Amino acid sequence: MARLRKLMLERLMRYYQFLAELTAGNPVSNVTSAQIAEVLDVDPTQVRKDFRSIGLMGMGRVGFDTCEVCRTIRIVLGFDLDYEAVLVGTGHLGTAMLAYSGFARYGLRIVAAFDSDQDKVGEEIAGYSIKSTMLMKSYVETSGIRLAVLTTPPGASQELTDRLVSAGVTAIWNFSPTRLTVPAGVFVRHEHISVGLSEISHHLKP
Amino acid sequence: MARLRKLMLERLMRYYQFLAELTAGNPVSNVTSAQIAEVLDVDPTQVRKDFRSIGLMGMGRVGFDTCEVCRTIRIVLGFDLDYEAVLVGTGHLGTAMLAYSGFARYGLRIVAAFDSDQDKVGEEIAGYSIKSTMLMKSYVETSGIRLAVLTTPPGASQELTDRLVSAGVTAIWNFSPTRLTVPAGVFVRHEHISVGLSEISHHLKP
DNA sequence: TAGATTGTTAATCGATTAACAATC
DNA sequence: TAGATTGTTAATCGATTAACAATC
Repeated sequence: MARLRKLMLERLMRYYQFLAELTAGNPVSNVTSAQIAEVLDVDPTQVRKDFRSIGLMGMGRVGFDTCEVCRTIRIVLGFDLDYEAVLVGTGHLGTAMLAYSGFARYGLRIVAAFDSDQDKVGEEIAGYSIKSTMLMKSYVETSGIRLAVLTTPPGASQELTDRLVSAGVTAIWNFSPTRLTVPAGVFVRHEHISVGLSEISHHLKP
Repeated sequence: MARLRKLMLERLMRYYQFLAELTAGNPVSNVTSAQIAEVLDVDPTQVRKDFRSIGLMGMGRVGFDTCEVCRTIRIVLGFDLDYEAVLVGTGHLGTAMLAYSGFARYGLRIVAAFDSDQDKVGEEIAGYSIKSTMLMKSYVETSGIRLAVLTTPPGASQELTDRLVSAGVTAIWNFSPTRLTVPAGVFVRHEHISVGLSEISHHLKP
């Protein structure tokens, strides 16, 4: 599968969410590119092109088979697979993420939570017994985990990242407000709320 | 100031963050477009164009005045102004946001926290005494708040949004996993983690 | 001065939109 | 069949990159 562009991944995700909403109450067998385009404020041609590029075929006068679209997007985005992840940093945000049950439907499963604060070790949050980051490396190595969710304070992020990478992690979902340096081959997705903030701030400006 | 494109806002934010990092330890008086471009993985011409478009002038052989760049970006993005916001929904995520001290440097100040759960009302979180959402409308109206941070469970989001909008809110920072319908003129920034998730998921796919 | 860096114009690239014959 | 909707090609639009004279 060629090089799916970032923008398209985002659109696929939006299509998927919309279809999930659409079929939530009553099952809907078909959906047209125009319907999707209208709600998501994109061009109908765009929708058809995106669908075509992941192998979906529509039917003249009918549109697309809703289930088939959902199923295909799930496969392309990898939601049908099960990804195990460790979470590092059990502050407020880390706690929020441990308690959030919505990841499961995207195939993400947090299997362990770590913290450097020895006072927190052993505590229980949302069913997770917090482990010491001293045990992190061996845990990741043994269980072959490749994904880490980073919800640590800025100061600690880089060092923990280094340890995670050396233990075999190849993808980091970074929620700490810090730029991370990683070796080639390791993927970092940095969620900086500041991007949203800049839009809002700019919008509110008199 | 014309119509700054979303992409550029994002880049301005990244420039700003980088410069903040750069000058954190030791003050650096000048910075070149090439330096910024290298670290942020964009084209140097892009940097110069962006700077030019917000009125920044560089100097041949020297580059740009670091302080001036920071100051100008702050003004363009509106960080120098003070925005008051209410937070609605004091679950784990809401709590994390109330406790987060990083918003202040972007000019955002959360002045009150609301929850619909009467058992929570009166509780204290990070110095905020939780108020009932029944008092929300009058509070927003009286204090002239225009921004709301929404960290509510999916089911409640739309109704609370309607109430916020009717009270005069014109911008909503939506962290609930729900699409919101708002009248024209109201700005919604929807932070769907699912976008990041789709990238990570796609990346980890075998 | 010589050389690095800017500002700006032109060229390229890619993404979005329009048009329309083919299809169910 | 008639009409709505697709798939695909062509046209447009905008963003990124390259080139280079002007500048400090």
